[in-house]
Amino acid sequence: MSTIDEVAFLAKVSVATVSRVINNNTNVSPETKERVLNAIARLKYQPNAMGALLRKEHTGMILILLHSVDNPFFSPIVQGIEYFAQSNGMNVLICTTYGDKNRENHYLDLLKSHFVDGLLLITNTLTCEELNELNRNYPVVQVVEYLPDCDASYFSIDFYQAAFSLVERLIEKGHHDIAFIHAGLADIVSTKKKYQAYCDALKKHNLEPIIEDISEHAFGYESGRTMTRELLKEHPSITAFFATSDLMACGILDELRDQGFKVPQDKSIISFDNTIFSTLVQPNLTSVDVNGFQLGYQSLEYLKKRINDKKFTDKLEVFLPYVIHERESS
Amino acid sequence: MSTIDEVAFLAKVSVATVSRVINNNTNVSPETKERVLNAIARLKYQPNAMGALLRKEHTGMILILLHSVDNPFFSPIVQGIEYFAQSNGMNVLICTTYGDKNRENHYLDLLKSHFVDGLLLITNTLTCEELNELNRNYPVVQVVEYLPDCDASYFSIDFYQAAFSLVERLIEKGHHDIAFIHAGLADIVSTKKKYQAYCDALKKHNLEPIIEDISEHAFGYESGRTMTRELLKEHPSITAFFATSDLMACGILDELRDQGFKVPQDKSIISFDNTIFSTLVQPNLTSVDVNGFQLGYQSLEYLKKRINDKKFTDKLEVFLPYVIHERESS
DNA sequence: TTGTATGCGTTATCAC
DNA sequence: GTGATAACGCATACAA
Repeated sequence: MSTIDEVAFLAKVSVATVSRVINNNTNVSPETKERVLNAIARLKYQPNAMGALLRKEHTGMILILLHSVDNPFFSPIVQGIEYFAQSNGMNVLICTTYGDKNRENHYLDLLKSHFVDGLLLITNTLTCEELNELNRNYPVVQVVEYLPDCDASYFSIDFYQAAFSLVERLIEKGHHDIAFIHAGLADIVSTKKKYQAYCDALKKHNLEPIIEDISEHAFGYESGRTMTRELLKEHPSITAFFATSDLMACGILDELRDQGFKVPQDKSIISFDNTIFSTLVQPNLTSVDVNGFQLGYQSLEYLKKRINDKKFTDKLEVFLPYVIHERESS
Repeated sequence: MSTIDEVAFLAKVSVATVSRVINNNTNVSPETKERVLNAIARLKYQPNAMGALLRKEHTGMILILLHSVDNPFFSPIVQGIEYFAQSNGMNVLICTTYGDKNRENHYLDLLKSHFVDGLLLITNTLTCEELNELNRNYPVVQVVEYLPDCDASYFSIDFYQAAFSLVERLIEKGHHDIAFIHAGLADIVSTKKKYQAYCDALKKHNLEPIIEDISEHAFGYESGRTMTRELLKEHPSITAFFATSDLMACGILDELRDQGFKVPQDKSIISFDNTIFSTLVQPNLTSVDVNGFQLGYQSLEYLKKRINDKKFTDKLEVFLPYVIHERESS
């Protein structure tokens, strides 16, 4: 592990000149540059990041906080972020919290200790106060999910509008008994908005909501199955299911199949996320695509502005367009 | 952004004492500790990571290089790594290369510049020489996929044995015409071993391999569909498909369904990875579970040893046990 | 165009 | 138990 001094010594120049060569600074004669480059190669010199970063204002590292990497829904978002990062010489640190506040705090220390320049919050367990405090001192952007009355900016889609039009389409097709199947974490904004839209759409057409309290159920596929089973017991008249995620819709589908129902002949299903799951199962699922790539891309684009300009702290509330993919399940 | 000096000044102690308090060093009287803690709280002081890291030998950061995060196969591996990291005060940097050598090199600079202490290679586009060079200078471990004749250690499973017994089970059930459906990247060791085992098992029973050259096909679901279509055209007698991944098996399944075949009555399918896909489709897929969590966990455990002891450079070639999940598809 | 010298924020080795 | 002070490796303002 050689240092800049050794390179300088070998190239018979000062460390300043070596530094200039490393950082592609002008004002270095071709000959000296050549000598320095040779010395660097000879010594297999690699600049130590910590030394350089200590002198610089930013590290070029961004922190992404999300629940886990095993949800395909996150993957386009992360790709969008990475694409922007890649194009702008930034590095992305993906950290998973699994909903654990300890892990979250641990990673937030990376932000507070200036190991990373900014934070992209895809999922979080922070309270509004905590987030405000964070947002006051560091560049922070919420992606997809957000705390509505918080000071931190966010990039998301209009879940309410998407859900409302989804439910109205079902109603137009003649469905009256529409069940709402949601994830256990019912306090996230996307689920709230979807539920609100679901209720409002039904109300507009004088219909009654059918939901199930699922405080005990797990998130995801199994949850979809269980809730479907419970709901059908009490409400056999249900003809359509509104799932808040693809994976839950898969659970609904399998449960319906097991009970001998055909989709969409007997029951319809609509869902959100438009992940690979929605086209992997038969029948393919009607699902809302949130355009995660753009969401991720623009989030980092905005975060970068905040990083580079401390004065730029306007709260942004951005809703990007979504796309409803109508498929066989409805 | 306050520094250690300001804290020292406010607490009327030296920076050394503040440092001692921060690092839970002994030899600090309760009273001074109290004063320092108060000053830290008052100033909302956060130690700057770069300053500290410049003095320390390690950063506690580990780099994971993988193709992309959207493959559920990687998720237990990453979880295993993170679990060990979490328990050992390490941080994990997940970086995705999308098979792009530029991106890979970019991230490898994090290793070379000592931003991270070690490297976990889940997928890579390195040549054996490049990997050897890397392994000579930095702690590196390959996970799941590996370059067989390279100096770098790896943790994987015995793909050959798993594939062999999988194919033999098919043969025992009376299948003679068994097709091999593989990913486009046929030069990765797992695919090679699977193919070799497939051929050897058939040979042992005097059967002929049926494969398709897929240099042009995409990786994944669509690839499975296309190859199945092509193969069935030429070899309608095929009764079983060996897929090298779950996602491809899904493609096979859908193509067979579209052609009016029933699984497993008309055709059988076996596959690898045992991701969520294998139980999401109907019928559920017979699949090999590689125990990614353990693979990830033990990889980092070993990497940590290498990081802490520069002399410890023995090449390890570890094959962990796998589990074959026999399900409805075969 | 190049070199000197200083500082970035922290830790650790000495003294006391 | 505490305080000076010298590193750590690099970038840069200022001189030359």
